[in-house]
Amino acid sequence: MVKVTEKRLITAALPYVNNIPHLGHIVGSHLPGDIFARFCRLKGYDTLYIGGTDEHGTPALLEAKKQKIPLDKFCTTIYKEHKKIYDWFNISYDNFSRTSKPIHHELTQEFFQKIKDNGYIKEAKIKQFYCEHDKIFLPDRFVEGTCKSCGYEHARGDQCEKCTKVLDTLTLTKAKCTLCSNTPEIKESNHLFLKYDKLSSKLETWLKKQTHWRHQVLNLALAWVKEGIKERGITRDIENGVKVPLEGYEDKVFYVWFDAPIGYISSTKEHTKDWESYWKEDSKIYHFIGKDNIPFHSIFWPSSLIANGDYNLPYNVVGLQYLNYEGGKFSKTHKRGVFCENIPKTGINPDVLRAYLTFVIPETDDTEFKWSEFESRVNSDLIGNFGNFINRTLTFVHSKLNGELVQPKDLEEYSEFNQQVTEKINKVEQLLEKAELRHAFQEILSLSDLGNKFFNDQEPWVVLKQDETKTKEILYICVDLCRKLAILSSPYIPSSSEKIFKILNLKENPTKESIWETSKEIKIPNKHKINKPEVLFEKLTPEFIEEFKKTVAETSNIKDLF
RNA sequence: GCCUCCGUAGAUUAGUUGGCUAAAUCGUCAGUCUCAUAAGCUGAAGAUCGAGGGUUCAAGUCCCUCUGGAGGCACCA
Repeated sequence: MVKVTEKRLITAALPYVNNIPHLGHIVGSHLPGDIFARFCRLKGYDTLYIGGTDEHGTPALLEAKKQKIPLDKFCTTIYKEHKKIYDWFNISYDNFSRTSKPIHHELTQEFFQKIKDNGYIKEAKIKQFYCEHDKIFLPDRFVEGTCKSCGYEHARGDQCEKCTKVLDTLTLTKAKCTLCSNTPEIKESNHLFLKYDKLSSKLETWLKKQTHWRHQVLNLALAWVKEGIKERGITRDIENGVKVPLEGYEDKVFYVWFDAPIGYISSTKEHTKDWESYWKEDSKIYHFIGKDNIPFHSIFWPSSLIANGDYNLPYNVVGLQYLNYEGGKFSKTHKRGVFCENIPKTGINPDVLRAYLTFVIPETDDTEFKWSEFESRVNSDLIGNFGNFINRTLTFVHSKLNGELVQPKDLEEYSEFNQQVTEKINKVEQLLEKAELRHAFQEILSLSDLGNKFFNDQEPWVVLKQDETKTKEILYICVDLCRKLAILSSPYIPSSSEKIFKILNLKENPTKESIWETSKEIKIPNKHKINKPEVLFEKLTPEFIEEFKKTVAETSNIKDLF
């Protein structure tokens, strides 16, 4: 019988190119996606982790104009900045693409054509403000005017912040373009709409089956469906985007939110010839996204997919909340936060940051980055507990036992301990399968806690005085736990995990596919000899944190990049 | 204005379909070992589970009101 490996396609939200990521962006999709993808590879699933930049839409266009730079050059520079940051964090994207690539444009057009052939597209005229001076149709938030109901003069777009009334932008009087302050005119043009009304019952049926999603995500999606989803425009009158392959639409492009998620597919297609097996055959698709993206990934994207009919729907939409900063929001203008582009300069070990960020992955609620917590979590949990267990074990073996181990003749003697370890490992696995990454990491740390207790109870430093072989047996058990810990923790702290394997003098790579199962066995060979240990993580001193804080509060303005 | 989610020890969180003295980690305090990055181990203090009311033999867990926070209310990325 041929064993069929389960396929898993994992995606992180496509970052938009009008800013440089801060820690909130990392912890809100790239890192959790990465941890999950790395775990899936270890488990032996046929895994792909896909991402890329979203380069379409009005904001990027305007930003490029403002900087007086050609759009493609602008996007390329920002793309490179993003890529550099994700690489530094060791985000293991199998492919990190761009929605500006031809492969994406072609695929989007094909994708659309199929939806049209299936009868889910209709055409209608809509009225919009057009700015003669800037030569663009203005999205609502670029229009300011007087609110009809309360007379507030600076009402923006579709909602008046004074009387909080939702309003039709076109009812604003004394409308002004927020870019140039000129008065825009109302123009009418044709647009394409996806017939959501026709799709919503199918969508609802599908959503109701997704009981394994987080409640917040599912409830939000169902609330939208309940309110009734109307037709939604999928085209725009701007120049930055995928051209609409239809007569009369030569000057229009697809709305960014229509083409962006198709970027997940095109990025897969760019990466492998076998792309269709991840999208059309038996596979599980996971989208890791921030909460602002939930409606798009749970409503509009699945609707597009249903309308198209060729592709799998997401298996899970993992919606994450936000990371705040010391009691407030991240703010570039107030220099409040941790911005990514200068982090490499601080010399911090990426794994240390990954580990702390894992503690604050906003899985169920908004969380907070706090400097005091950063220090104590790293120093006591990661280093004092986890790092120290590895270090005390390896140092002991190296300096007191000449690096040598002896497999216990009678493993029964340690069966109680080994059983506890195995239970923990199974628990970690269950949590990771559910993408409960933060909880799983805590269990991994409690496993090193178990190791520390074992070490203490066995008192190898006392045993050594009478029985060297017995000591080598005790340490054999400890070293094997180090090996297990390296495997389990490798999704979180991949470089450190590899370092542990090197010191353990093991040939395999703990980030290797299918190695997970070996964490459940006792695997160190008899008479194995380990290498000279070195410290995995440096402790964080108050001085280092002060310096770090200063460096990462700085973030360049987009214009400084050109 | 309407709707959804959240509010558990100083901090961060666990708490399955309501059921025994509400768990854990960090921090604090005390004791202790010494192989280890002054790390480890043991123990203690610390929560009327946001406030009030209700249903029930029994509620952190269900219902209502209030309060504080997060988000949605569609062409906004």
